[in-house]
Amino acid sequence: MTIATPNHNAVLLLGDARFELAKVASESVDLIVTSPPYANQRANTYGGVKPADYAAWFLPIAGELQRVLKPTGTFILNVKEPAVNGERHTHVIEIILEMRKQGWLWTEEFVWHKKNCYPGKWPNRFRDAWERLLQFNKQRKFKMNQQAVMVPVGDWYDNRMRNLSETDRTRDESKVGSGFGKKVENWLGRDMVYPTNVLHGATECGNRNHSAVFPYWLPEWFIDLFTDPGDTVLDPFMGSGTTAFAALDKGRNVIGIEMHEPYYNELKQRLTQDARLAI
Amino acid sequence: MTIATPNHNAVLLLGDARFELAKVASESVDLIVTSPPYANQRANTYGGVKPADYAAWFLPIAGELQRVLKPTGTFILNVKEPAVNGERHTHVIEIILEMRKQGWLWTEEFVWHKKNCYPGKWPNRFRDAWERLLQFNKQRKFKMNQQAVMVPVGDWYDNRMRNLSETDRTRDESKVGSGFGKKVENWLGRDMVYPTNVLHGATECGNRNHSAVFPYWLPEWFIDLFTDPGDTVLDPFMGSGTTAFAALDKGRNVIGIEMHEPYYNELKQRLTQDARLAI
DNA sequence: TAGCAACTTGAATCTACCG
DNA sequence: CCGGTAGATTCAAGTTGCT
Repeated sequence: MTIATPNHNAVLLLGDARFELAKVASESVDLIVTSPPYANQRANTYGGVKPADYAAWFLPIAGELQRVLKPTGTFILNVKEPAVNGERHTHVIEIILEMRKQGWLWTEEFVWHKKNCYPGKWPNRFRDAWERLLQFNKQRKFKMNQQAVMVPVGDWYDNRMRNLSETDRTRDESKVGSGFGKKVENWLGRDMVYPTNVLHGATECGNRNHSAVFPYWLPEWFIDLFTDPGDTVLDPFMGSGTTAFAALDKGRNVIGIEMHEPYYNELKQRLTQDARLAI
Repeated sequence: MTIATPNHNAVLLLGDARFELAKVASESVDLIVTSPPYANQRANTYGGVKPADYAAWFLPIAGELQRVLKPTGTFILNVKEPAVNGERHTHVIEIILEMRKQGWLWTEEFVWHKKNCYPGKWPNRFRDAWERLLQFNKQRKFKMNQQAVMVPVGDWYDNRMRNLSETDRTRDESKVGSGFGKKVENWLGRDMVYPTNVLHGATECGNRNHSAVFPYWLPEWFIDLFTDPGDTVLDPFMGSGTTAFAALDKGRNVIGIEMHEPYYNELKQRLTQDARLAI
């Protein structure tokens, strides 16, 4: 199903990502952001791929994703391995190694620190408060709009910049160090800095019908960072459609795949009715 | 060299961990906390193992560590892979897979969020603000004193790490004798909760002679969690000795190995003179 | 003794250049 | 073309010293 507007359009595909991806043109996608059904999770709705089978299930999909991604595009994979028999399962790190054999570059691993992680107590482990956000690329050079996600500078700025000391201007000459002082004067008037590879944010626990815990700000952040308006964003496991709505809000085109028919129908309904599409 | 006191003792070994570990009795260690020289780092003092050679260098040591650890003991490995040719290097995740073949259980992966990470700007990457704290065990059942690291409800947890800086600790010790215990007492009326597997804290950057990147609160936290007083803590890569001092402060015995002779000599000096040993 | 202000340094990583 | 090194870039702590 396609929903078109003057500024952007959404393509929704009902079915298994493994097969539906064949309908997507090669090198047509600028960004893939997805949170696949975790191993052993969501067994009710997705049939719960077992941890031992996870890599074999995911790798053919990763191959298709590589085909549809533009050379300058980026693939963000949100995943976390469960604890099985007292151990963290190794299927995620095995996927990294196998995807590199497919030709992917493992560019970076962001950490999502979940500030309101799931409660619970176990004798041999604490609550799991982080997930991986694996970044893969096809080339070393890819599109990245760093200034789009800058954040306010920390408190150190106020103290440091109030009075520029003499050593701030001469640090580079007097010391062998990093030379930060040489450029401190350039900081006058700056109030934004670049973020790090650790993202802090809560999960959205208020979602009514969906078990998807992908918070809106997460795909939004990567869409700002890795795409321009008019680019195309793909989510092969849409779930509640968080990535799709974030992309449309940002004026990007969307391709979304969902195999669970009730989810698909509700997404179609919401997208059609959504005021943002202004059909 | 051995320094003995009524309550605890420290054994310092000068040499390469690969060979010095042979002098340590089998199943004699309750906790291993260490931060080995990272690939391509500290080339001046440690010879700078290349990323591609890192696994081959580390795995024999991991085998020895498995021998000396008690069945109920824990091994905490602090490590982070560098970016090489635009990619995160895979040697760390390969080590996880290889250590499992040695018989280790990969129980958990903690994240250390470094709040004051190294500055810098690059076209394809943000600043690296986290490191891995890999937990390995020999058995599914191991010693874990969860209540020893409980924290009050609320955001005091973040401040706790800040309060454990060197000056704050010595200030408290001079007044009370056990500054940390005193602090905890102040919060006894409040509700306490267990922490998560994400640790927040800065690196210690003000140190004069040593680039002690291992902040004191980090080994201290794991010593509280995984050992009792009188237990033995091993650090095969002592460096500035942070783990050793934290263990002695906590009334644990220490076995430490250091191959860089100037570091070893200074450590011996500091341990002998340290007031905490009361020789 | 609390608070402010100056000062210092860090497991980084990219590109360019040289042999 | 491969390997090594130098130069450029950039935050957010902790630490010290003074009022």
